[in-house]
Amino acid sequence: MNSKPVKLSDIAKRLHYSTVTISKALRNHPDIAPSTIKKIKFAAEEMGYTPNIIARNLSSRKSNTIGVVVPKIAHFFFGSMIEEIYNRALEYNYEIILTVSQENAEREKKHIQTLMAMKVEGIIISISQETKNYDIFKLVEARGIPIVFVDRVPKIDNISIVSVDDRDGAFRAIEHAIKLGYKKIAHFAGYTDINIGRERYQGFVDAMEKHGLPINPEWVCHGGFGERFGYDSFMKLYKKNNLPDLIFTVTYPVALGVYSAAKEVGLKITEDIDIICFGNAKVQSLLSPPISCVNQPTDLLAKSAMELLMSKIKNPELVGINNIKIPTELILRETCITFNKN
Amino acid sequence: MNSKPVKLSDIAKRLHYSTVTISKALRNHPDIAPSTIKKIKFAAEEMGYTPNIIARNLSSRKSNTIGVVVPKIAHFFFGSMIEEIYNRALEYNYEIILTVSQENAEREKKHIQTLMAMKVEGIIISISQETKNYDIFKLVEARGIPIVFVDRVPKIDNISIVSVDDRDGAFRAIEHAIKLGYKKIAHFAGYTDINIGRERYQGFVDAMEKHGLPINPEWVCHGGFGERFGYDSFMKLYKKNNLPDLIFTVTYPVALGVYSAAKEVGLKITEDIDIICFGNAKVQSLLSPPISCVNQPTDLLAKSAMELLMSKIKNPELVGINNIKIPTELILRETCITFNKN
DNA sequence: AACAATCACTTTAACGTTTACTAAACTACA
DNA sequence: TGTAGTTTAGTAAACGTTAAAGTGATTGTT
Repeated sequence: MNSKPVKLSDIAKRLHYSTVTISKALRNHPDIAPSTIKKIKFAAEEMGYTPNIIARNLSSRKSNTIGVVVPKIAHFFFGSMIEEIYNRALEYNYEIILTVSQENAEREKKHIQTLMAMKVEGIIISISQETKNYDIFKLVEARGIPIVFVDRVPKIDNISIVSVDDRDGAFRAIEHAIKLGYKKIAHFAGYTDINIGRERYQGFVDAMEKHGLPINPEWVCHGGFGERFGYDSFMKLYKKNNLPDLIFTVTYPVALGVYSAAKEVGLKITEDIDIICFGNAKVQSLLSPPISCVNQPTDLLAKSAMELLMSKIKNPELVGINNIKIPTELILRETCITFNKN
Repeated sequence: MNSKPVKLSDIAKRLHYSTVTISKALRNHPDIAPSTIKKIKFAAEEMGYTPNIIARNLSSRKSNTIGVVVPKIAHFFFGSMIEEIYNRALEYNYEIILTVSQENAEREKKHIQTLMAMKVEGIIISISQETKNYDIFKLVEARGIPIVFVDRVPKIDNISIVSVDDRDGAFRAIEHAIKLGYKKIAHFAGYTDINIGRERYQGFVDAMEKHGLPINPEWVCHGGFGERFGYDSFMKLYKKNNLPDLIFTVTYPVALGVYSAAKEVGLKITEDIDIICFGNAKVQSLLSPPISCVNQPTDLLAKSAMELLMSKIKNPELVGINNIKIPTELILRETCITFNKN
């Protein structure tokens, strides 16, 4: 065991060619005669040659690699988006370096630095919920490394963005509820200094204002995008005995938190308190009750992000479309489908 | 924009030191005087130096990187294991290259080759459900690259394995059911040519035999580890009008498939057909009804795998423990907790 | 005072490729 | 038959870093 890897020069020595000829042959370079290519490839295969990608990258000054930064992995939305990014990368013949910020701005920064140090050719990122300083993104741009922001994006001018039409999606969900008869509507909004929080909140406001409904500040909660936040916010309102008729949550995990909390205090979703959320997940239809939501097509998001990034990599000077909005879809299951309060 | 990255020689030129001095200083090499280190680091910071990891890896002959291969990402079990692996990697100061086989043996092989070409220092892998040829794993071993198999492992001698005690876990679930009074028990077993399928099936058999219950071959279904398989298997039995009282599924997604199918044909889980599964997920307690299961502690699995891999990397000659079994835990929620058939 | 050890740096070479340039041999064409 | 072009290969240099070996000055030891 521990057989040293075969390198180009080993093949060269064996076949009495120069190293460069071997290198070219294995890459089907037109410099080399077809018959020679065949011979060399055969020998390479036989000798178990595997290229040293590190050396190749250093020499060729390109890494064939793109970096991805996400806040979470064990989360349906990101999980499926990442999966789709990987699928696309395979088609483009690119490698992916995935990093996870764990919603931590410092980690995020460190990861981006590492990605730059690894000479990734581009970056796809969904920023953490606590990212406030955008200098690092500007540095990436300054270095000439294409970067595409997906879903969660910072507020910077002239950046490439792929996101869902958050405002419109939220608006449609709330308008749907209002038309059912809902008036006392809460919004668990997460953080509004990040676009998804801000836009979804705006959509909520749009709908309420359009229909002349007042917004109760106590019913607009802030704090995060995870279950914890949903659970806590619900409990806070519950303890104050100040529950609305409907809760619109900024993400799917927040809704799960509400489910847990409601279950814990013995309230029935739909009968006692209704809910609708932004974001979908495969298991949602199996929840009790299945939750209605605004669906964000993760595959489309990932696909568009990859395409946009690739076009930026191929022609760096070309700016073109840099703000892609993917439409959402209102999926009605068994929550927020009828209004049956007092 | 597009400012060229600063390199060691740039700093060297500016400070009138040799490149190597700069390199050593930035790595706190004892060769360099503390005052010099300070000066150099200051300049490096000021000039915005970021090391070229590719060059560093090539030169130092180590990549500080470990490769991970999983069948899926958007799956709670793998998602949380991966997340934990990333967390650990951060502690060990290693980078992770994550690849996804999508349950495809060919992709898996390709990914492993890429990882070797990228000179990862070790590999953590959970093999695909269709992997039958193990040559590539032997090649990895032959190359002297430490590899640790997690959860889904091939049948090869003398490999390092971290897994849950599948057989025992399944046994305990089934014995629990039998003690409740269940006799007509089906097992949706996935593929039994892979360990998790084989072992869980064995645990099922153990329990049935211990309690003198016959195993109905029609109730032992094979075919996969995903929702599709659960759905199809259920439907097959349903159409034959040959449903058991309890179904034990090999994974959590298979159970979800059963939920969907049962819901579709209007059967009530628990009342009409009961279920218990191997594998846990955060949302499971919010299912209707919350499903009882055999929990596999993903964090422990990931942690052990990383530790084992690291120890193999640090001392390659040392063999030591190479088959770690993590105990499971039976979590009883609202399925399979009473027997109420005829 | 002589020699060894230590300190703080420098020089040289290498990691395994690829890119850019060069060269020889053959081909085609007028 | 000479020249331009093509085909096929080789040579030299570079990518940015680190490992290993070397150097001169200072310090320590007996």
